Amino acid sequence: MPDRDSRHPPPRGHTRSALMQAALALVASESNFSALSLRRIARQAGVVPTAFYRHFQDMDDLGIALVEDTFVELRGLLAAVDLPSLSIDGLIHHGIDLFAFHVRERRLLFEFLVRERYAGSAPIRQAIRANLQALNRQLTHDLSRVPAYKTINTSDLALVADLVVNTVIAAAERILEIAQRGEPIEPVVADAERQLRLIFLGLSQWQNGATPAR
Amino acid sequence: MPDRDSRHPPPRGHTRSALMQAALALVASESNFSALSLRRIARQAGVVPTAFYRHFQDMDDLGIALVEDTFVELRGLLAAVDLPSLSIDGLIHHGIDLFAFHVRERRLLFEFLVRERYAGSAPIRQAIRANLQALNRQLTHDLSRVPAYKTINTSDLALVADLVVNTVIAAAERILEIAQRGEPIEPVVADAERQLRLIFLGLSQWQNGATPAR
DNA sequence: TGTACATCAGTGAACGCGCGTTCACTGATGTAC
DNA sequence: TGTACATCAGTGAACGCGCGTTCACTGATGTAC
Repeated sequence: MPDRDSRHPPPRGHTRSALMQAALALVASESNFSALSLRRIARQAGVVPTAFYRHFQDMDDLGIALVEDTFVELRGLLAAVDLPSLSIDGLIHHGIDLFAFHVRERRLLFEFLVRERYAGSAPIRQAIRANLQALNRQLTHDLSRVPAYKTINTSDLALVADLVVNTVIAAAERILEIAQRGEPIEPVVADAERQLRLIFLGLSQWQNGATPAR
Repeated sequence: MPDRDSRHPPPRGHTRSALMQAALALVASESNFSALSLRRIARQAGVVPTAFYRHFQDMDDLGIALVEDTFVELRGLLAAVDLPSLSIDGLIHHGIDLFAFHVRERRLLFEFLVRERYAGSAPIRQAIRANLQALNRQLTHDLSRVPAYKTINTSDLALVADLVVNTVIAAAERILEIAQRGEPIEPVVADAERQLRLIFLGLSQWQNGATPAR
């Protein structure tokens, strides 16, 4: 009898994560987090509306928990890409591939990130901004350890990190969009790779804040 | 008696644009379009809720009208920047300055664009995407007429146009954010200018889809 | 190992409120002759 | 220029609905001894 376990109550932390999953699923299938209602999230999670308050103060509280989840994922990704031995081009190729894989693997989290980055409530936007800044610092630091970039200002490297992050997030948005239509994502991934290569090509010619003489 | 005119009824198209202005003001002061209600927009516009239906079928209809307004502005801006005689660096410097000016001048429209680009309802996102694609085509065409880029693939130029558009929109977001806090925008504008110069520096080294040999 | 008790996690009824939309209405504006 | 009439643009009452939040409740889980 396979559903014998169903007589056990669900484990302790279950409802909290069911609420978070429900919110992610609704954000992805509709348009954005602030358009959701607490009651619909509870309904989707199979729980009574008041159960929500056992785990979150309000919707913003839930939203911020989702932001943190998203960035746990992104930090893990960045750490996995940061293999010091590869060439820049190899790193870009390997990194964007791995990124594209994760985007589909954890689709709902990336959908949430893309949608809320600019349109979330003030606390959610703030949480995303702070996490992106930390990601930028990490990436800037990684760049500063590449021998070829040793002579370049940290502030210029931070601008490059910013370009990279924005380019990669824009790619995530396109990947999600065309994957949803069932079309192949390879062209989008290849385009993002070329954009990153162009950025790093520019960086290899860059001389501390001033374009070199022509 | 200065308010003698107030005895005249407002001119014919008045309510329609009052509704659009009200929606923009609410999007900018709160967080996003889909969180607004028809009734609040009508209230802000000083009009009864049912008057809304004299001008728009529903909220999406209003949203799409706002998208079109935004891109009328952006197209005018692109046409003004497209002076063929300047150097690339001059064009970037002049262009980003003009852009920053317009962003503050038409603050609410840009706020709307940034917020709805990824988080709007499907029809609004679609309208923004279509307009951005048209902008990209225009920019790609402009790039293809620059003598130095004559030998570069159109598809590569389109990727550069995409980088430029994304970089400039990201700058708009930061400009709006720090201008709202009353801080000076010059550093943000200077950063955006450096990012664009790095992109074009990369482009000047680019050879049809392949990075040059090292 | 057993018992007493506190905490935790989910329930279900109830509340007042703002919402989108409908409808019949009214007066002002524009058009035909 | 004047008159008759159609269209346009805004009104105000009314509807049923889903919302966030409160409250007292219940049974299961964890803790102290």
